[in-house]
Amino acid sequence: MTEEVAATEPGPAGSALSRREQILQAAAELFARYGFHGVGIDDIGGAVGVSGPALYRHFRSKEAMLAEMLTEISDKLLLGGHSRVDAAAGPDAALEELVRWHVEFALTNPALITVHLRDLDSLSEPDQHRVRESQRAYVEVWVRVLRAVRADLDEHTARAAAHAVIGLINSTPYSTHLDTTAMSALLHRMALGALSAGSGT
Amino acid sequence: MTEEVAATEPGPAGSALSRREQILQAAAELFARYGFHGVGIDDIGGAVGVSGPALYRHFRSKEAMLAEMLTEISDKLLLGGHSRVDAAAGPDAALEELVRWHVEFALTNPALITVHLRDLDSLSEPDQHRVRESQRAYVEVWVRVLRAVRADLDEHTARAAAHAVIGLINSTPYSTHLDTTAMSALLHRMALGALSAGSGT
DNA sequence: GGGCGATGTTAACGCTGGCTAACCCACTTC
DNA sequence: GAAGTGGGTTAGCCAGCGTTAACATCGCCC
Repeated sequence: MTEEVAATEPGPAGSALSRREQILQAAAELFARYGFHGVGIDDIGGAVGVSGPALYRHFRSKEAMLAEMLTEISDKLLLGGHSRVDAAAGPDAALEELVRWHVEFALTNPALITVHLRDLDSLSEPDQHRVRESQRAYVEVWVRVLRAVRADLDEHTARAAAHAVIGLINSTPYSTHLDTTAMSALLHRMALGALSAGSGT
Repeated sequence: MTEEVAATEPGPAGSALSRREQILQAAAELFARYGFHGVGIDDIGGAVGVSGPALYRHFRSKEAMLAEMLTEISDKLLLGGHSRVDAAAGPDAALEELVRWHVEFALTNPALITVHLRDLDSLSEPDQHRVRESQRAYVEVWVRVLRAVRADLDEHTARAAAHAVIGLINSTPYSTHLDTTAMSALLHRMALGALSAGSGT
């Protein structure tokens, strides 16, 4: 190993945290490309320059890795969305911020988005439940903002519209024909366009 | 088994075809819910009231089932899109028809859409290639129509926009809060809204 | 300077699961 | 009514893979 732990985090647990993150990142990339069941323990180990069962020094199981990355992503999404909405001036600004936040998130973490869409149900029941709970709450943030902007939207329609827009933005990982800023701007415009059309006749 | 083969198709191969389709349908449902690798041969057999390896009378392998359903769906999508565009009066009508077609398809075959998004890369290289080819051609249909409607769209932006709209419509399977007609109308409006905003400033 | 905890290594175990083998009907057909 | 064929059954093989065990090493700390 030529490259040692450079200077990640102070404290005794610094290098340990770095290792975990490193593993999670590599695993996310692999899961995104081949699916949870399509990736072996040895593959993940190999991706971080360590072979096989060494991972069990850091995670209880392969599924624990998936669980950690999925709970992390959904909590982060929820938290970020919430705080942006709270900080916004009015409903319109809140919606704008929500779109901006989700676009940025999806473009920054395409692998996590993919894994989240794909392998959620490879989780154990309790973990799965927790993730879905965050997810539900996140959609609810969207629903509240949407209904604040357009009072004529009923609950169900707002929820379906939220899902659709999130789906639009999440379709990002598969199309990388544009550079990030152009893509970001395009998705932003399209999302808002879809939403303003969503409640029209 | 109380229910026999009622009256599917005349001819000697009638019941055989019906059996294959029946298996494919059940497999699609299972794959959609649990993922290709999350479903066992016995599960699929069980779903059609037959246990385990009986399926090998109808398919060469488990992967062959996936291959058949995915090539079928992508060919069907491409063919349908193509013919609708050809039959349309002008570019605007063509776009409208394309949206209508995809919405209808996605709402009619949610399981296939899900499997297609999820388990495409569980296919062997050649099969995977064939499916991706149809897929690419289908997107190209969208791109051509989009650029005919809005000449200011460059190739890459049009492709990204097409992916985004398809992603929007495909997000359907996960949100079933609305009845089909309302959902169809909503998706239709949102898709067109997203597209008209896609080329704006 | 001798433990000891954190981190890796290789070998091996055990289960799951796809697939094959061998055998068994029913039903059509000459 | 014997033969063939289509479709099903159960038993079992075999590979892959997640996980554990047993053992090494390195750096810190009293």
